[in-house]
Amino acid sequence: MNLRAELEQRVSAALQASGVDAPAQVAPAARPEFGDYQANGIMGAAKRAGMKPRALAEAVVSAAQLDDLASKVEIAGPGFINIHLRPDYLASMLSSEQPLVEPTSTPDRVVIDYSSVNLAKEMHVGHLRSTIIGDALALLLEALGHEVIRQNHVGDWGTQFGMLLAFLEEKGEDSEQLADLEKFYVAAKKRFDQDADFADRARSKVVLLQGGDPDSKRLWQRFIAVSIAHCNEIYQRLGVTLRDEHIMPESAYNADLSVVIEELRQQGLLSEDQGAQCVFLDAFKGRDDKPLPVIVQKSDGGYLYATTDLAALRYRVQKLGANRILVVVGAEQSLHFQQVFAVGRAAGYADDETRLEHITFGNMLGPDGKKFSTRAGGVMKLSDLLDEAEQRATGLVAEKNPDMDAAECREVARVVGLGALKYADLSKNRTSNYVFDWDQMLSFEGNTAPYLQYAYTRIRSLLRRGGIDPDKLQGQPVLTEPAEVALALRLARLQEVLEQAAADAMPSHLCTYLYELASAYMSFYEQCPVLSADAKVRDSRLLLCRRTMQTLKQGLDVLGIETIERM
RNA sequence: GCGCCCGUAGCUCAACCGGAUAGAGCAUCGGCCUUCUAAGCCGAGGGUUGAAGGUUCGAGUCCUUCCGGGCGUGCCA
Repeated sequence: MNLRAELEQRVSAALQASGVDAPAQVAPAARPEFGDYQANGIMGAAKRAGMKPRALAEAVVSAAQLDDLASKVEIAGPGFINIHLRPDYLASMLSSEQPLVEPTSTPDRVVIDYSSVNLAKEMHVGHLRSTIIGDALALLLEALGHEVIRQNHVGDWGTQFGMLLAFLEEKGEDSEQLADLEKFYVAAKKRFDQDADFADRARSKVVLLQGGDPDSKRLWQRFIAVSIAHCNEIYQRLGVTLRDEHIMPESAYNADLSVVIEELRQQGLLSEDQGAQCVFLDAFKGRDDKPLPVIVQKSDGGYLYATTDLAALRYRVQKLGANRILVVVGAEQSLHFQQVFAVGRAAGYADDETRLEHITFGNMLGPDGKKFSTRAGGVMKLSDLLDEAEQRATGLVAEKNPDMDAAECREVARVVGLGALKYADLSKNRTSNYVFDWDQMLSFEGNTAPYLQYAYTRIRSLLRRGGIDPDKLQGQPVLTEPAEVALALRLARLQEVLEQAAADAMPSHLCTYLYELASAYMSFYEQCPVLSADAKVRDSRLLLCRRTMQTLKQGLDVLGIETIERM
């Protein structure tokens, strides 16, 4: 159950009963002495209604039906309403009968466009955030019962492929150099820059390819296949759920591009400017307040990525039936997507009910605060980054567990290393840049994946030690100790946090919650002995342990982070 | 030039349509292992939220100006 939504609904109803139609604005209490939740909406509502805030608060408190879940409802300060929940109510929410997560009653069909790598090159650190954040959002929305359609909008078309094909032709299409796409690209680029004949061949190759020349197309498909195989390797290592069937390449829209142009023309949105086909919208002004065009067709007749993205938008709404579209792409392209969405709406590709969201994120920065790069200053390959995560984690795990056998040590290090890497990214507010710091993310202290994974293993260990089968535990806990109540409150909030994170497309909300939960469990663990307690207390605490275990697992699952039995 | 994002403790980050005394972790200092994993727990110090105005019962949050940083800005993606 979404506890906050329930309280919001009830207090808002009380406001209405008091003659004011306003949201209760229920939020978690700012301080423990304010209870568990507080309603902040009274002051504003009283102001608008010309009433005294305290008087309205009193009316609301007496009208509110909260007896079943609140032990105390009090007015504080200028007109806050503080709600103290009943421990037995919290306990009932954690009964073995209660599901961890309830599916939404109003499922969306959500298209999530993420990862979207350029197949001309090997995946590098720049692809990490889109891939990880997008996948977490997909898992999150699915966990809440929404229908998710993953779309990997890979770049497989465009001028650079001419260069690569010309180079591939030269090297022989089975060239073992394809094993390292990054080197292959760099070598081709070097050739392109240094040899004018080669550059001409590359350019004509693009024309041939786009004209449908069979040889060029075969070569192109060969290259694409190798590149996709590289991506799949990375996805598999990352534990990302993208598969071949989610790939919807730019080239798939080729046939739609002229249709989009024609439809824009029919809608009267198109105007020619300096030979290019443009859409001018009032919302976009450029220099000197002049209208800023969205160019959808170049003067030479070629199409641009705005055209492809419009075709993609059209496809996602018309063919895939999406009512919410999340495009997980870096913040630099903010203007581009504002334009695509605005033109798309103007063209009728998306109506007002269809949510179009550019899920922006900032850059990964190195410890120096500058753009993340290798020691040599180049772009770091994603595979190298993953290697380093595992390698660093292996050192730490071996150090902490000298007795662990090599195979388990390796597995623990893999789970911890990758978890740390993903969590470091997901736990930050995605909209700003963040400083990438190995020591911080692997420090095993603070808001990190290892801390959460450790909390989980502690529970597993406790259950093992007690010979407890968690599946057999029944009933609901009895909350008496403060640490038990604090833990229970956290546990009871899973649903509201998931829903909030999904609505905002912010995995970091879930991370913050999981950290607070793990922290509450650690305190509970220190203060409340479980296995040695009397039978009734022990059973109650075991239920809390199990619920915590399940909640941590569920939360980490949604983030795409694995758990282990011991570490 | 114009537009968007950002500026919070020494460092890395929080702060849910504007809500009460701005919170965590790291680092620093001090406690806690004969008891379920000390990769842990408990406590202390640390702030003019870049600056100055404004709006209001109330501003880190909204508005204006300025400073500093990042990213964009008609035919790359």
